[in-house]
Amino acid sequence: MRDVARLAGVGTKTVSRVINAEPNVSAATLARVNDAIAHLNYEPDIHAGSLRRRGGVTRTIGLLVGSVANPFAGSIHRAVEDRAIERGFAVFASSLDEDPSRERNAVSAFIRRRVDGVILTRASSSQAYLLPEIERGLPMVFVDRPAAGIDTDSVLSDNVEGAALATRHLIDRGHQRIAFLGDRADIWTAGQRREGFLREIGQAGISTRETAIVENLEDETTASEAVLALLRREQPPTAIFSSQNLITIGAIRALRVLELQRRVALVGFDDLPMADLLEPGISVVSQNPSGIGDAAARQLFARLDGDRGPIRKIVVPTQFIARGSGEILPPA
Amino acid sequence: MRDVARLAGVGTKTVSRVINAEPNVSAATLARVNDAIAHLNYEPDIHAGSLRRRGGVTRTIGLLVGSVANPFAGSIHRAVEDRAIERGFAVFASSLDEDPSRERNAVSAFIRRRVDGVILTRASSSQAYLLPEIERGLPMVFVDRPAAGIDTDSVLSDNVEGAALATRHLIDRGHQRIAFLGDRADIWTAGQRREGFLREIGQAGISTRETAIVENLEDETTASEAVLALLRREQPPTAIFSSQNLITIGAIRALRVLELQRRVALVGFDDLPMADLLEPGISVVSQNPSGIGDAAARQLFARLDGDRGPIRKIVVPTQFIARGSGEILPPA
DNA sequence: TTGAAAGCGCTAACAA
DNA sequence: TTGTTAGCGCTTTCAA
Repeated sequence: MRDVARLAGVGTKTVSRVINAEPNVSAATLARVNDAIAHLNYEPDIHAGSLRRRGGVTRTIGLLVGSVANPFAGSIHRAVEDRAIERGFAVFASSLDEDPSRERNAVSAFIRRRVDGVILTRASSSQAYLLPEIERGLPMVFVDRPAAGIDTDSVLSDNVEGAALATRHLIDRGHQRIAFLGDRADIWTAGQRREGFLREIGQAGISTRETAIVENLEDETTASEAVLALLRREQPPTAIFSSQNLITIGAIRALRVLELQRRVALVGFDDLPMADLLEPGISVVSQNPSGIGDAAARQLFARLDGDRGPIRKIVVPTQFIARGSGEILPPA
Repeated sequence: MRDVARLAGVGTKTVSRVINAEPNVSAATLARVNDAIAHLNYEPDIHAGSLRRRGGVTRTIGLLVGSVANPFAGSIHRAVEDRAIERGFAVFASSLDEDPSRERNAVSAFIRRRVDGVILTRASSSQAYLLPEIERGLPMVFVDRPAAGIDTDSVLSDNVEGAALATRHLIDRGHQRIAFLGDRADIWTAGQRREGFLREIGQAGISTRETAIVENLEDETTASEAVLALLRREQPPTAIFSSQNLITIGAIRALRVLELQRRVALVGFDDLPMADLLEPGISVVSQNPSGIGDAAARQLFARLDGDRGPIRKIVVPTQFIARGSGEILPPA
C-alpha cells in the first residue's frame, strides 16, 4: 500500500479511500491511484484492514458439513457459496466425519481466522462450548441437526414428517411387516426418522412385533448384510424403509442378490443419483439440500446485517418421489 | 492477548511463546498462561500474527474447482482437506462454473486473504495474470487442467490415454461405427479426450466418415437429444463413447427411450454412482479424483516446505471398468 | 479533498 | 526465562 501511495504521489489514507470506494476523492487522484494499483498488481490485505476496522469484519464465513465429498453436503455448500459470493464473502469448508474432536478443531480454526459467521453441522453431544462466541456476537446457524445445549438459529429437514410420509405410503399399500433400517442411533437425524416411522406404525395399530428395527448400520456393506438376514427370516418383511442414503444402496444390493427387488417394497430417505434409471426405480423421500444451504446463508447474512430478532428454526419440507420400488404391493 | 497476559501476570511476548509452543517458558508460567487462556476463552488471531511473522504465513490455502456441488470436485476437495488438516491448514473452497470472471474473482479473493498457496482449476484461456504471484513466490498447483500461458505444477488425469483405452475397447469388440460425444469444445479435457478417440480411430484404419463426432453438448438434455438423432440415422452407430459424466447419463436415457440399451454399446468417461446397479451396468473409464486431490495437496505442501525443484506435471492414471454396456457386440 | 499520527493484535529483535 | 520496543498493513481520528 505504501508503494502504491508513493507511486501515485498520495498518502496511504487516500489509497485506502480508493480501495474501499469511499467518497471525497477527486477524479484525477482516483485515476492516478487506480493506475498505480494496476501497475503494481496490488491486492489489499483484507485481514490487516479488519484489524483496525470497526466491527473487524473479514468477509469470510466458515461452513462445517458432514463431508465435503458427500453430494448432500456439496449441494448445501454450493448454495451457501452462491449467497456468499454475491456479497464478496469467501467460504472456509470443513468436514465433520461424525467426529466431535473434528468439530471442535474446525470451529476453533474458523474463530482463529476471525470469520464473521459460521454455518455448522454437529457431531458432539453439546455445543455449550460455543456460548462465549454467542455472547461475543458471532452469528451462527446450524444445518441438518440442531445445536444441543445452546439456542441458535437452525435450518433442518422435516425428518419426522418425511419418515412418517414414507411409512404411511407403505402402510397404505397394505404392508404390515415393515422393516426400519437406521444408521448410528446417536445421530440426531437417525432418531428423528425412527420416531416418524414408529409414530405411523403405532397409529396404524401395527404390532411392533411385526416390525423389525435394525439400527447402527454403518455403511453399505453392513446394511446389505442386515437386509439379507432380515429377508431370510421365517416371516420376512414385505417392505423396507431405509432411513439413510448409503443404507438404501446396501438394501438395493441385498434385494438384487436374492432377486427380490420386484417383490419387496423399498423406500429410502434422501434421494440417490440415477435412482430413476434403476429397475424398478427407487422411491424416496427427498431432502432439499440446496434449499437448506440457501436458507441457512440467508439467515446468517440477515444476522450479519444486524437482525436481532428471535431465534429462528427453519424447517425445509421433504418430498415423496414415487418411482416404483415403493409401490410394490405385499404378496396376496 | 493483553487480557491473558494481565491475568497471568506476564508480558504479551510470553503469551505469544505459549501460543506458538516456543521454548524458554518455565512450567509454572506455562500453566498460569494456559489457565488464563482457558479462563478467557482466548483464541489467538492468526492473521494478526501473520502480519509480523516472517514469511507471513496464514496456514490457509485456496481451492478452486468446477463446482463444489459436483462429486468429482467433492472428492478432490476432501483429499486436499485431509492433507491440509494434518498441518493445521484451513481450506477456502470456490466454484468455477466454467466462468473466467469467477476464476479471476476467486483468485483475487484468495490473495486478498493472503493464502499460503492455491490449488486451481481453470476456466479462462490464459493464466498469465498469475505471473506476478508466481514471482512473489505463491505456490500454485493446477488440477484437472493445466495452466495456460504460465508454467506451473499440475496434476491431471490421463485424458488422452483414457479415451484411447475406451475407444480401443470398442474397436476390439468389432465396432466400426462409433460415435463420440463431447462437451464444450473449448474445455481442455474435452479436447484431450477427443484426441485420444481420434488417435485410436485413425490407428484402426476406420474412415472418419463412419464415426460421428458430436460436440458442445451442454447437459443431460442436449446429450440425450443428440443421441436420439444419431440412432435414428440410416446408418446408426453401433457403439457410443461419451466423454463426460452428464453426457453419459443423457446417452443412457436416450438408449432407454429407444430400448436399445442392450444393443448399442456405451462407454463413458468418468465413473457414475450406482453405475453397476443399472441393467446393463455402465462400463466406464474412471478417474481418480481423490488421488488427484491428494497428489495436488502433497505437491503444494512440498513447495511450502521449500521444495524449489523443477516444475512437476503429475499424471494420475485412469482405469477401465467393464460392467456390461461396453461389452455389447455389434450386430452380426 | 487530503494526509499525519495513532493503534488494531500480534511477532521479531533485542535487552534484561 | 522474561519483558520491552518497534512495526507488520491497514483504518480511524482528526487536523489541514
